[in-house]
Amino acid sequence: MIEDDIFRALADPTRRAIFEKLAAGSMNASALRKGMEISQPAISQHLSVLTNAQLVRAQRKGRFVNYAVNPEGLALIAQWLTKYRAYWPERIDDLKILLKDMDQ
Amino acid sequence: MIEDDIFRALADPTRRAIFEKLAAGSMNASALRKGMEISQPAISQHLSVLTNAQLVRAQRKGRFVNYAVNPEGLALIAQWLTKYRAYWPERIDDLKILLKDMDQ
DNA sequence: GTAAAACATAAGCATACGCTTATATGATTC
DNA sequence: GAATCATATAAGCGTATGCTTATGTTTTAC
Repeated sequence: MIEDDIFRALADPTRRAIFEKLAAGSMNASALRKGMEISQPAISQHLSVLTNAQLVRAQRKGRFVNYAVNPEGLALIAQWLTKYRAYWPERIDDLKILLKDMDQ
Repeated sequence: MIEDDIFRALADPTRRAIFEKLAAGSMNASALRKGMEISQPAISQHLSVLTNAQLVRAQRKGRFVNYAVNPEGLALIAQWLTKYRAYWPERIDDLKILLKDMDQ
C-alpha cells in the first residue's frame, strides 16, 4: 500500500522539512543540507524514503542529483482525503475547504 | 508537532482501516472489532493513537465508548496540503483537484 | 589515470512501534 | 455486592526506524 509509505514518510519532521524546502524550489542534496544539522547519509536516506513514497523525484545532473517535489504523492493524499469529504464541513473553526471534480 | 502524530497514525494500515470504518458511522470498540482479526488491546491501542492525533473522538456511553471521526485531524491534513497547492496542477493523470477559500 | 566532489549503501546501535498475554478499571445487572 | 461486560493499561517481545561512522559509486577536473 503506497499510502503506508506516504504517511510514514511524512510522519518524520525532518523529512517534512526537506519536503518543504524542495517545495520552495528543487535543488540537490548538498544544497538541501545547508542550514540543516544533519549528516550527508541521513539526508540521502530521507530522500530515498521520500522518493519511494512518490513525494519527491530524483534526476541526475552530472555529479549532482536534482531533487524536486513529485505531485503524485500529494495527489494521492488529496485523493485519500476525499473519501472523508463528508466530515470536512464539520470543522470547528472558519476554515473552508472545497474539493470538486474528484468523483471517480 | 501534531502533524507527526497525524501522519504517523495514518501510516499504519490497520489504523486507516479503523478510521475508514468509523467514517462510515461512529461505533464502539467492540463493534469496530467485528470482522477485523485483531485483539481487543490492539484495537484499544490503535484508537488511543488515533485519538491523540485528533483523527478520532471518544465518548463514554455507559459501559461502552463511542468512537467517531474527529474532523479536526482531517482539516489539519487539508491545511498542510494547501501549503503545496502550487504543485497540484502538475498531476500526471486527469485528476482534478481544486481548493479555494483557504487564504488565511 | 588520479584525485576530489556528490551522493549512495552497509553495518551497527538506541529507540519506537505493533503485537501479544495478563491484569486493571469502569459501568451494568442481578 | 458479586459477577460480568466493555475497555484500558502494563509488561514483554520481535521488528522497524533514524541516526551514526565507514566505505562504495559515479562523475568531473586536472
